[in-house]
Amino acid sequence: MDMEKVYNSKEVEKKWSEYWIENKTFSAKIDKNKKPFTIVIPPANVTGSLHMGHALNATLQDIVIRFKKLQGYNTLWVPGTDHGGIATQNVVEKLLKKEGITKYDLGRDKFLERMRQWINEAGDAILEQLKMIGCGLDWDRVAFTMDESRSKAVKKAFIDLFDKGLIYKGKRLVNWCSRCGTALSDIEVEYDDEKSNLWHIKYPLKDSDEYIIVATTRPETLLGDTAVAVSPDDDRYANLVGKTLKLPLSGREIKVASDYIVDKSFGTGAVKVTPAHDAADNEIAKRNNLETIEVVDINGKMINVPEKYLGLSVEDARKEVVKDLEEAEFLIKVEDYNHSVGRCYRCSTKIEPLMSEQWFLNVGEMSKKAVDAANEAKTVFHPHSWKKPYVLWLENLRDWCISRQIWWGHRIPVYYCVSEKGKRKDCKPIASFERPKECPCCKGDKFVQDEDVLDTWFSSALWPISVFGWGENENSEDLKYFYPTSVLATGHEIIYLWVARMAQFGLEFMKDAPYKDIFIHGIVRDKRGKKMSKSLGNAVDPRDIIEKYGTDSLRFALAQAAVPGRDMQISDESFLSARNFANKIWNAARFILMNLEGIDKLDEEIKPCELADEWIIAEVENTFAKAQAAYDTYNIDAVSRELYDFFWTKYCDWYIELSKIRMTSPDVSLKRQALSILVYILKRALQLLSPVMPFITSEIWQILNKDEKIIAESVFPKIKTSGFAESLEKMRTVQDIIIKIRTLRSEMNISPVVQIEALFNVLDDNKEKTAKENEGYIKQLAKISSIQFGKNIERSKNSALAVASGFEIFLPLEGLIDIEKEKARLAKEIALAKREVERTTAKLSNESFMKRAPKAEVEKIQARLNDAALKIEKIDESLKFLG
RNA sequence: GGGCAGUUAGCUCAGCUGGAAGAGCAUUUCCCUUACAAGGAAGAGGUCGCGGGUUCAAAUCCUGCACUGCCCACCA
Repeated sequence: MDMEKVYNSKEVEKKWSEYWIENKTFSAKIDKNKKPFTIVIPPANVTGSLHMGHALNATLQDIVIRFKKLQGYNTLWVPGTDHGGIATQNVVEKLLKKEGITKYDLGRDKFLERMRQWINEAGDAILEQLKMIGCGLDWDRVAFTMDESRSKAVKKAFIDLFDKGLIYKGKRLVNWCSRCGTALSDIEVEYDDEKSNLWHIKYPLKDSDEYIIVATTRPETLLGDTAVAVSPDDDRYANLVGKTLKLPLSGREIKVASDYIVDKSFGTGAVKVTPAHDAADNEIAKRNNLETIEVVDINGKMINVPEKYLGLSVEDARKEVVKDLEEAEFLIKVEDYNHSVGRCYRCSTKIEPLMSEQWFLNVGEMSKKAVDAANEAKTVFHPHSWKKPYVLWLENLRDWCISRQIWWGHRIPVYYCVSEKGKRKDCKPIASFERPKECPCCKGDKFVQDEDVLDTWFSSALWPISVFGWGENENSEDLKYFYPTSVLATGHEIIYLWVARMAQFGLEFMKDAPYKDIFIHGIVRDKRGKKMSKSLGNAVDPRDIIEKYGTDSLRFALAQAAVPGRDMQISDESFLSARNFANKIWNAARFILMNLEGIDKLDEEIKPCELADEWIIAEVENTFAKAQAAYDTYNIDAVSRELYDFFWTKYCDWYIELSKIRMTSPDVSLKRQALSILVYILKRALQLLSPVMPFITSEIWQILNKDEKIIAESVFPKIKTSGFAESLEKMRTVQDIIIKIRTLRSEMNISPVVQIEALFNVLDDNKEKTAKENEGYIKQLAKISSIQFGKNIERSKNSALAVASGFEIFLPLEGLIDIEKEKARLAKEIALAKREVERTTAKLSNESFMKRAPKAEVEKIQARLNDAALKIEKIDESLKFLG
């Protein structure tokens, strides 16, 4: 088998991503003998294309799925896309604009047709990209939030909630985006600080010279004021409560009300109350039975105001009103003021709170159930710190405005009975899958459907049940087997928008939370810590990274940075380092395969024959345990680091290097012996790495085991403790000797290729045994030609000294040594040892420490002191000897 | 206003059930030692944001404070 010197990701990736799909490696069937492990993908917007955030999210889920599969679970990861409501409609509207038309020119039906057509053309891009990065999704189960089955689920959920009386229609104050032309829910509004002014306006008392000054950021809505409110415990205004004021510019009479929400220390302590255009004012109005006057309509134009302001935009009206107030001497002063302004999360247009007839979902009970599920640890956040904000949000949730005045989406399945002429009758509206045949109250047979569509998040909230066919059969076998899902992986930006609502709907319709674990990962940021976004121009396209470094590198770099709940800064260096790791894996495999040439089939059972064998087996067991524990708690970053360290530092730098002694031995049985361990460890490492780096590991695995199952379908072997733990300590001794010699050589500038002799003055008999048994290791890795062991060995003037634990090591360096340099080096060493003696002595002479510290700790410190003292003694002797 | 997270080597970050400070990248020296120069060996570089406290012992636990970031809030 020929392997290229440098790992070439392109061919390998193409081969495997196609293989997994063609062979349905990740297609899941119900198997009652196996435990299911289920994930539903957060459905990306159909119009989207893969960005780093998706790549991270998908990689993490894929890692978990592949890992669980190796553990023997019947895993299922369901793919799909979201129709994306307003966002998607906006994209198509922009396309139309380029053609010089609007959606109204087309009309609803034609426009929707146009949208579907466009989605057919562009819609699969994101799924194709998920295939590209190797996602082990079940491609037989691709779902779309607006396909037939999902549409049924939406209708079913709506009708159910409607019939339970939880969905109702009403005229309420809502967040209105005049650009998108629709109402939005509370969480679809994003708040931003904006420089503005605080206008202080005089409101005169009726039939009096007295007045109240109010401070406001929205002078134009003054025309819709129906009261001025003050704090109940504000002495300044106590005598004015209940009195009548004359509204400036209009002369309309309004009352002075008192309400607890008013903060007497803010502004003037008096608030103008505009119930139709401010949420807080709306609450005040309810508590005080105030009238509601709408002065801004859904197009952002003034209505119900004196003629001169009628039809003006909010901005123009503000200018006019301020000018007029100033002229009429109502305006007292204008302050600079920063306050936060709500903006549409899809188009950033300023949100206008206004009264509008909308559908609402009463979420009170559902929220309680979701809170309980979190409190009873039926749903668990990773990291845990997200639970609190999640619960707080649910507890303070107001009814959800679920209707949108756009065309793209699930049309609300409510029908109104109308007369022959199309006039709506007084009959009760009917929620139904189909257009009703007959009105139950008037027997009429003519109906019109509600014009609005549902918030796109309504269908997203049903995702974990709708993907299993809940809309068609709420007792489907899939639901019974795969629901609730095992874990939901998502960034924190959609915890409220999506995660919380899935919990509510899952508990409502299935009596069970839709997922057990919630794995919250961070957001990918650029090198400078800025969030990646198209508009900032700092977005890194994962496809470029794949092109440059390979998919496994992309995945490994993301995995390594994925500390639960923390945002990550990622740059080219991260991918480069991951790419180097992939190459390291490739070359380790190449070394082994090279040596396997001409070797007959190795035994399955491994027979460790020497220290390094036992040691690497003990190490792989440790790594396995650590990685498994980290996988189970979604510490993918820890997994990656653990595996990196094991593979590179332990396996490559030590074990493979030591194995070369047997590889180059003329005795083929020795070579076979070492190879069997090399292959065994490589296979274990490949399996552990395969969830993170599926391509390269699949390829090597296949080259290694031509006839076996592919790695993705392999299962972890039951690893029982080998009992080689004591080899770790012995290996440490050997490594210490090797490192000490290498350091000495390096500091004395001895070329790494020159073979030299070594004298070991033994200070510890046990360690002598270990060193003697493994003399070959020391010779091989420290480039030593021969070792002479002994006691009280005299050093020669031409030698350098290293004190390892258990030995004085002399390297006779005839003609190579510079005595002065050696003395300086030893002086430095001795200084270090002296500091150690001071530290440890201080501890040991501390009575409290001796009395209270555990025995093992005291012994440890004592041992350190002994080592250091011995070192000083030996170096001292040496120095004296050198003169 | 409330909540959450962060502050550790030049940079990006681990370590935080308390017992001698770690990795990658960058950097210095040596090495093209046939798996890998996308590599190997060795080194330099840190009073772990600041102040208190608990403890024999604190990067790690508690408590203030500062700064940074994020989220929530009826900031007129």
